[in-house]
Amino acid sequence: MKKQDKAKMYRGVLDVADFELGHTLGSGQCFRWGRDVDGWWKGIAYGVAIHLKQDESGLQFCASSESVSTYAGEMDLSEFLRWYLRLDEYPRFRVSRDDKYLRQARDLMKGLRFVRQDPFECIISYVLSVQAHMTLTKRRINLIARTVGHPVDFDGKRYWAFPIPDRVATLDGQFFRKQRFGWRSERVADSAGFVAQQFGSGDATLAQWRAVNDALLERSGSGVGLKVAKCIDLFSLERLHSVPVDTWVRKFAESWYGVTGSDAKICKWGEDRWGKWAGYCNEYLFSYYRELHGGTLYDKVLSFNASDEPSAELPFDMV
DNA sequence: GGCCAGGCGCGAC
DNA sequence: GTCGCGCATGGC
Repeated sequence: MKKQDKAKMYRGVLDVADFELGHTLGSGQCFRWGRDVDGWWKGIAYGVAIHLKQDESGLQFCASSESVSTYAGEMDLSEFLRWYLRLDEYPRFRVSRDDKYLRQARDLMKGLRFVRQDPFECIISYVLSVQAHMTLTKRRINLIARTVGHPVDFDGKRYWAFPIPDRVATLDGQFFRKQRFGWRSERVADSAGFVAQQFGSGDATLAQWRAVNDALLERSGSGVGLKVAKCIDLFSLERLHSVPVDTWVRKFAESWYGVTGSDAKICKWGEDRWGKWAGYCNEYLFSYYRELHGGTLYDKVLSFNASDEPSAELPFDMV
């Protein structure tokens, strides 16, 4: 990186409607964002460090680059942010009058959008997320980025771009064991290696990424089972009808809808019930249920946004 | 200090 | 196909 680029900062304001930044970035869908003490959300996506703040004027942004490269093409910064945050897509749908939980959940979580995450980063993130807390998963992803990613210095802080598959594939199960990733170690290594084998640079089309995710689900030892694959589908592969079933979804399915059984059965129930918007319906209910019944402050969305505390784990180092 | 975290994989049926 | 159990680790 050239010296003069380091100091550059690209700013602007975006018009937004029916959008809530805190619900979107604080919902737990993405791992490389955090709200700092100054109230700004700070993160790194597609190799660009970005700061965001929503107020009466709209969505304020500043970032380390004026153009961003994605699997959907090269975009200028504001175009990228509209795409990344789905600012022009509105999840509007009818909810039947007798589904009171979904009505309440939707009203509370309205404004949440599914972020278009980088597919490879999303795959590794969700393999790591299995049976681990958000903050621990964030820490582990940041560790991978600091180890084999490249630094992005911005606003007096050092962010780390998530590395391409070839780079992550240089780390083996032993390395991750040493880093105390536990039994996820060999699975992260396997998935990274599998992806690297096909597109080492991480350069692939959406259709190719979908094929990779489908293959990882079939592949034993990848760490990608039904839940993880559905998360990857929903959060990075445009499959917005996906319903990932975790422990919280199982709980609300049983106590609010009387639905029990295997994860596969609950998944199919949700996808059939809610159809095209199933991903959003499930996410609303998931967030609402967890808000009511569990977790710490950082795991909640509404309480967290109502407080002025910073996130537990921020995606940068002070330099 | 025990319980459980936004599960997966394997072996028994 | 599905049920039950082991799997590392850390937070609360």
